[in-house]
Amino acid sequence: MTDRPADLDYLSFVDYAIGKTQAELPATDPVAMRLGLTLHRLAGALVYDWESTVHRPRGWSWGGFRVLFVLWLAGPLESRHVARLAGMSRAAVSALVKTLERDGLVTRTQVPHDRRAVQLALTEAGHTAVTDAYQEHNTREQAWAASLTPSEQHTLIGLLEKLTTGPAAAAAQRLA
Amino acid sequence: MTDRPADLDYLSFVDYAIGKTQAELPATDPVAMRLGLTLHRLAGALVYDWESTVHRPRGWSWGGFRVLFVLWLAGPLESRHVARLAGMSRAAVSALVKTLERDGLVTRTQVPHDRRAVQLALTEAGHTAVTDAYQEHNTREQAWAASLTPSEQHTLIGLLEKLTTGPAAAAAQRLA
DNA sequence: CCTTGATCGTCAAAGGATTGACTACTTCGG
DNA sequence: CCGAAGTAGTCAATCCTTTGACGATCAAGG
Repeated sequence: MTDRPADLDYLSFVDYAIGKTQAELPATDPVAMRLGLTLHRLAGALVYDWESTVHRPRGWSWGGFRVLFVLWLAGPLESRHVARLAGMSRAAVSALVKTLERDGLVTRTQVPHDRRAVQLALTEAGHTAVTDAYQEHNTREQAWAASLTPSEQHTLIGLLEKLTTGPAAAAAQRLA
Repeated sequence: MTDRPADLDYLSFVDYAIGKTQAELPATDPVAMRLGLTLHRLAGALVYDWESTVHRPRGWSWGGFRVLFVLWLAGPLESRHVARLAGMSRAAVSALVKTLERDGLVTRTQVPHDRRAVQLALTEAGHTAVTDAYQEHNTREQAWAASLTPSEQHTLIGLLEKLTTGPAAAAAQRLA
């Protein structure tokens, strides 16, 4: 607590914030607070790293990559399924696909038995591009994961999945 | 792998995606891949929960709350320090504060020895509002954390902080 | 002193993403 | 067979945030 607030960096800010909150709002749970702050911060740093080193240089937005990634792995899909799996709105998919189609990475075709639906699929060029991009994306993921031992990595994944499948997550169904 | 892609939900998509990627790109690290996917997904669900249950109902954006939160805990601060601690650009702080000042939650004053700088501080109303909001925000954090035992919570925080302070994080210094 | 370089906050432009409305289509009950 | 209700994708409007540029200001060296 000897730091003046202006001198704090983000990590010491978390400690400082938890201390002050305990003093002012004793009803808060400092462990849950630290969990929320740290998790949010780490995820932001991860996405920023992916976006700035892998995807922006290829002219893709983070959302654009997510669409390509889902189509790459889950094969040709109707637009609404892409939205669900990528965690975005149907309107966002619609807008992103407009660009991806113009760039020759994705095709839009009619589905046989439902004239409302649109089937999205990667083109050959799209497949090649996303394969190459994910290769590099995963290299960055490995660089992050390397801070932990294999055993720690396993433990961390287990805990994150436990949170993801817990009751709080079920109550907050994001864009589903 | 018996599921057809269209039937996948997000969790089974992760399993499916990892299996397919291993087949197509053997050089990928499946553990790092699962870590990245799960961490990103969980953080998105968390922020969505906070924003939709606590902050949007109060008329605040997620960014607006982050500015108030930093000012609440780190006292009066110059604009650039708020940007750094809240993890956003100086321009974003400038824009958000315009609204917060109009709503009577934040004041902008000159700092004595530097006529360029602007000191930001919470008003009485701002202090009350953010205290009340964070109370509820932390209640949501507690609901999430309750999926884990205290020991698991401690372990998870330790692993997240290890990632946050590791070399990969140092290389990707987000917005400053 | 004064000039060069850096820093502060703001603005304009651009891109992303959400919500809500709308049209087209499908489905289901009577 | 028909009408009501629900669903798919798109568009318009709105908001948020980043980048790059700018004028104002500060700091340091000659």
